[in-house]
Amino acid sequence: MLTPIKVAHTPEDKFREYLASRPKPQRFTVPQRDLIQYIFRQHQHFDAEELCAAANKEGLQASRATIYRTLTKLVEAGLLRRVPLGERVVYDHDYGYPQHAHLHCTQCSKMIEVTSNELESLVPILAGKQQFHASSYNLVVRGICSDCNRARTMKRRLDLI
Amino acid sequence: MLTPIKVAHTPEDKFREYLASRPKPQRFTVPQRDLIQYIFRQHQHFDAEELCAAANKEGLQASRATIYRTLTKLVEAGLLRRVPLGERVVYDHDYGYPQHAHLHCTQCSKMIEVTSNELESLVPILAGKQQFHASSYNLVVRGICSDCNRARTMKRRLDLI
DNA sequence: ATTCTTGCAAAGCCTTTGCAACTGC
DNA sequence: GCAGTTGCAAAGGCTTTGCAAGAAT
Repeated sequence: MLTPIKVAHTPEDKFREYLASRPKPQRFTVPQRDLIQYIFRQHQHFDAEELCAAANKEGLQASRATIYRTLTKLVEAGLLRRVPLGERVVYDHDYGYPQHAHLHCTQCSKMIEVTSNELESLVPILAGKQQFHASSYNLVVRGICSDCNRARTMKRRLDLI
Repeated sequence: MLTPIKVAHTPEDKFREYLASRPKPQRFTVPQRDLIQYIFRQHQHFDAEELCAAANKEGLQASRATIYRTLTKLVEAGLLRRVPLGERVVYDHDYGYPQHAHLHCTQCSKMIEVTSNELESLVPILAGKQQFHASSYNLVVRGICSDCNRARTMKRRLDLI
């Protein structure tokens, strides 16, 4: 579980700033507010479909089209990060949480988030060797999580009996 | 540019082995041979659509459906790796080349491949801290490549005049 | 008042699939 | 000859978009 980092503004404030700072200022609407509040009340990844489903259940005012349009803006605003994760594209909090890598279990699909200072410092070095200026990174490690590993070991033991 | 590593078999041989090793042995067909030969003659990433286009132009015997089906098998066989890269999914040689990270320029979309021993050893450590057993990783670094950087610097200089 | 946003439904894009014909083993 | 593969075209997901109505500034 990641520890939130201190931020100067609420996500909503940051989004309003972003909207205001556009060449053609954009408007802050009720559906957008509902979505931001809902998204940042949770602390987990989600994909667009899950958000649509949740929006229905929670009675948020936001159609599917608006959800897709708002997600795009939230990414541009630096509040969310798009993470292409195997087959799905998930959205990750990019504001209020440290940058992190993902351990993706190929067995149970669980995702574990990990932070790493080593990785944090290694990325700019890798990039620098090619005169590349890194702005963000996305590391997905595929493998087997501890639970599934344990299950497999158990099964192997049973098989031997 | 990555240096190929020595491999004991041709990609075609490795694929035949894979097919033969299946619980229900699968068949090696002309379209599959054509595709493998074409893919491993190149040394670059590609997506399914590019391969379809190339197949047409080169007169390979393989329909769109067969291309998708064969790509899936090549991934399962360990010959190709699926890399979700921003909007696209590209395929990467996973046989005959070292595992590598991708530097993805957000300006010109160029992709630079880099290998790193540090990364190679860091990934299992990160994973191990969560009792996670890593089998492969995928690091995409987004940023600005040296060419685009130079272009931006030039432009900035001009702006100052 | 103006301009941006919304919701709907239609269209788009990429990928998968059912089925009859075909082919490797 | 049997079982797996192909090609076609249709269907499937997910996402984007055109447009008229509605809302923010």
